[in-house]
Amino acid sequence: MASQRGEGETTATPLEPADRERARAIPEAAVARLAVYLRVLSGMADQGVTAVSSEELSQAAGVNAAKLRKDLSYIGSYGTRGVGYDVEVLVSHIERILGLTRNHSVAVVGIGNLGHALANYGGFPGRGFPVTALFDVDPDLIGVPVGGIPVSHIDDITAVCLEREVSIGVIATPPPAAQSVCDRLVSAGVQCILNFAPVVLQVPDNVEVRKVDLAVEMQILSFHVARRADEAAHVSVGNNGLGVDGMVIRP
Amino acid sequence: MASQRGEGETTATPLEPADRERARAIPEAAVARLAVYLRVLSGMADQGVTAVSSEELSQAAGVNAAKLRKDLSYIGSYGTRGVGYDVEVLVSHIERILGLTRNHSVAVVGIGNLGHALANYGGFPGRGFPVTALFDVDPDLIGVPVGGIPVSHIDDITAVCLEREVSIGVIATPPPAAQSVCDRLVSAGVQCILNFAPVVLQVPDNVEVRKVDLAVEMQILSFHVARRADEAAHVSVGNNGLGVDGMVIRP
DNA sequence: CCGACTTTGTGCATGCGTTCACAAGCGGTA
DNA sequence: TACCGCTTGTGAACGCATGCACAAAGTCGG
Repeated sequence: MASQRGEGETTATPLEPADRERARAIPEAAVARLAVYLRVLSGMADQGVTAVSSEELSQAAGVNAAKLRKDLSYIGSYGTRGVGYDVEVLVSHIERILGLTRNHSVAVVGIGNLGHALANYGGFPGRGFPVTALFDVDPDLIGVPVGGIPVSHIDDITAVCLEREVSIGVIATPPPAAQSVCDRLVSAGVQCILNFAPVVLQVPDNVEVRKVDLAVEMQILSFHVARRADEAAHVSVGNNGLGVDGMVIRP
Repeated sequence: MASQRGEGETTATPLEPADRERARAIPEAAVARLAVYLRVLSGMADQGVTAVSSEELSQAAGVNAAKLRKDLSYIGSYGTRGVGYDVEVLVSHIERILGLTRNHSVAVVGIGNLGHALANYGGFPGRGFPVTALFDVDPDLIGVPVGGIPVSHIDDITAVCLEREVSIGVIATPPPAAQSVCDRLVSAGVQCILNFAPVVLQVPDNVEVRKVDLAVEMQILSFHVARRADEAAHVSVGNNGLGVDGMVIRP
């Protein structure tokens, strides 16, 4: 990856003007898929695969081949017609577009069950996201190392975040604390937040929030269960008047 | 799946024919938002609020008011013009559409850090999703109760899932095990899967999978960090020739 | 060197989701 | 009862994303 342009290059790779325009134009949905392609490609590279066609890659990523090619075209033309894509080349270009050539220091707030799990994830999946700070309010936790990092008190959040240049904050607190934690992160200069608390966060425009909401996910699945069950019931009604699990459906 | 529950139904509410057609037509994106509205409404109900306008609710849920009204219109017309919506009425209708009047037994596979966190979540956020089975391969874990449920061996997955009428399977295993676990869940009749493993699962058409992918979420945030930083650099170039963190940008 | 075959990259059409804007409907008031 | 102000519900326009289908461009065999 990466790219030693200039002289004192460390981690960050500046984008060429052409890339910059492209990055602006990439649809959000495509960005999410690029991350998936990247993982699949990394797996392939580990197994010694050097070239791949859009057809193969799309199957492995679980998407339409045309969609995959369009997604890749957003970041440039790095394939060879008649052949396919070079795995390494693709990996490095996706990493560059996703900003993975730069390190993103992560802070986890709320060291409960979930916070523990996150802190122990070990440098976070797909490295490049070192967890450098942990916060909680529980006095018994302060100073205790979790996953190698000692827990700081939440009141120190601003100082610690600034000092360790935290660029991504992860909220894993109970719901009532989430908004207040969020506000503190924002005032500490954190502009990207991953929220696990089942709360709709209010943030200024310049802050990006993504939420992972278990309750919502479960309820979406529940919706599909219900829909399926109901369709089945609808079909079976007229046969025996009974739904899928013996439930009586009114005529 | 499923089956033999007797006659006198306990929890499930069958949908009226009109509702059934509606349920089919609700866009996936709207379903996700309905779950959010439900949570906000529940919170309001707990605080004694009995009526709410689309404007208030949409603000609390962080969406456009028009979108909220359209989302609600998918499930029927339960508002009063000139007044707003009755909180309780709305709650019960959303619950019905999302299938929350029925209980969804949940199985968690992979009792590592994340699995522990999930099992201890305590009946899962927004009750209605009792965790009734836990699975792992580690002999030291088998039989040990986590969050009140003893861990079963993964080889017993089919029998246990059938017996406990599991309708939602949660995969929290290491990546290499995920597909195999998924296959076993499917053959045990589980039709809805929530996947935390960073793997693209291959499933038959009749199975619904939702994935929660931390790496992808982080990378999407990373993309935004990079885009922001790059825009900032682009602006500052021409001023002092330096990017955001003192990085040299070529002229 | 040429022609056949393969696979990319993309213009275009289609469909879905979001947003706007307004008529319809309801409660309150005189 | 008739009017007025407020809020819902929704038709219609718009914009984004997906999928199709094909020309462009490359490789490989002869």
